[in-house]
Amino acid sequence: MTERPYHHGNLRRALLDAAVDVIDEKGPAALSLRELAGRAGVSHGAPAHHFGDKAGLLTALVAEGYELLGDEMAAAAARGDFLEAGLAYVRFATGHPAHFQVMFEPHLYRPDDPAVVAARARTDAALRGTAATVPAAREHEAGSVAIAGWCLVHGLATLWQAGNLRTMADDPVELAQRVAATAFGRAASARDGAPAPGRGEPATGSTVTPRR
Amino acid sequence: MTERPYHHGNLRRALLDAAVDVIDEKGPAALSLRELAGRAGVSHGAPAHHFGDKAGLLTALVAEGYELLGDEMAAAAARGDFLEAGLAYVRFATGHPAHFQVMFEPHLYRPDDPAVVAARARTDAALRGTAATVPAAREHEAGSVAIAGWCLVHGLATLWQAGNLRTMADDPVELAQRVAATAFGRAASARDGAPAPGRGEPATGSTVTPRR
DNA sequence: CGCCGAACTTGACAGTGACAAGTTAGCCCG
DNA sequence: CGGGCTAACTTGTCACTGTCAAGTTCGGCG
Repeated sequence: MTERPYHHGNLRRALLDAAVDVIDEKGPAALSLRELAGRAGVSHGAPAHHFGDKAGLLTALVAEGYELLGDEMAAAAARGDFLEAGLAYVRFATGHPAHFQVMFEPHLYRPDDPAVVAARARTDAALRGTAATVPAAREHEAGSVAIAGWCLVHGLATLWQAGNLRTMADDPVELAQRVAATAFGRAASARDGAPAPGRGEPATGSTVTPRR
Repeated sequence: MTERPYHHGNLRRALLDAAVDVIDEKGPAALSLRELAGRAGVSHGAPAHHFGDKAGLLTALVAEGYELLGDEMAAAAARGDFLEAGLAYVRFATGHPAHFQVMFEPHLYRPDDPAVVAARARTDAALRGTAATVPAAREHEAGSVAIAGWCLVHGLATLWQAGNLRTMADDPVELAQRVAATAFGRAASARDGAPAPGRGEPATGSTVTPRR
């Protein structure tokens, strides 16, 4: 029975949080500004005041996502480990699936938004910084190592979210460690305890078949 | 001009083609059944007869996508080269961006559809088949090599489509060669006197055209 | 010729994004 | 204390969308 005041107080944040919930449940395509307004307890026109339009709301969400990712990547870069940065990437993707999903669908928001561009540049710098530390960067150019690592963890995170890797492992971060060890060899396995899984895996059925 | 008959004749195909065009232009979120009907010159209710609902249309599109991908992967598998299969994957993703994009957004369609499941299983078999040919499969488990390669090319294709790699190269397939060489090292090149990966000429080359 | 069913049309309804105009209330300045 | 300025939110409306139900056309088979 709490009387809701005319001014919500923190509607902007409430709408972003509600958007994350809805996207987690039903994907970005099913997002509705009116439903967000309803969840926040305000009228259907309220979101427009804070974000302009739907793309504006998603743009804010993406900027927030790049800032969160930049934080985790920067922390990993401070530890100076390229593998650790890649695992942080996977950890972000699985921990913030709604942000991650929208971030890589440029049609849904405005990629040229200043806040988005700035946050993305910061994340990019963290990635490139750690890439230079990997031994293989001597043979190949460091930029190529950064791209390769990015592709690997991004592909893993994306496939995991799409449900194509659920049969391969319980934890995506653990899977990322195995995959990184396979691709980059010992260069990436900083402290891998059990690298050779032997013949335990059945590998008979289809790896991509969703369970029913 | 030409009087359109009451029966379109090939409406199902026309709608799928129109869907590909719209998704290429504006992304899957902006897809409208009514617009597709308009492009095909039929009434707004016609699509429902062939696909049931929007998810049904996208399900058909995804099944078609997995069949196309399966064809290219199988051809690469016949050539027996793991690298070639990965390049075929990238070539498909960039050559059929609409199919590829929808295929990995399960919220948009019905992943349990029998046609989708069957086509996906076929693609998966081709991937696993070629993975066993790579020398590194001796050290690591063959399945792990397949997953690592899949993540790498999938991440590259996804990032390319999102526009995050456009500054790195002109051609995504060429970039894929460089990245594969960096990640898998000499292991990725075919065992026989294959030239240094990343500098060799693109093996097939001509089917990269994204335009129809 | 009759008619049956597939292919398509027509009409309706609820939900959605966007816009315009009105209303409330926090807050600063006098 | 109080007048008013402005951000925050409401209300109403319009075009568009997906989906359903019912009607219409037409090819082909008996």
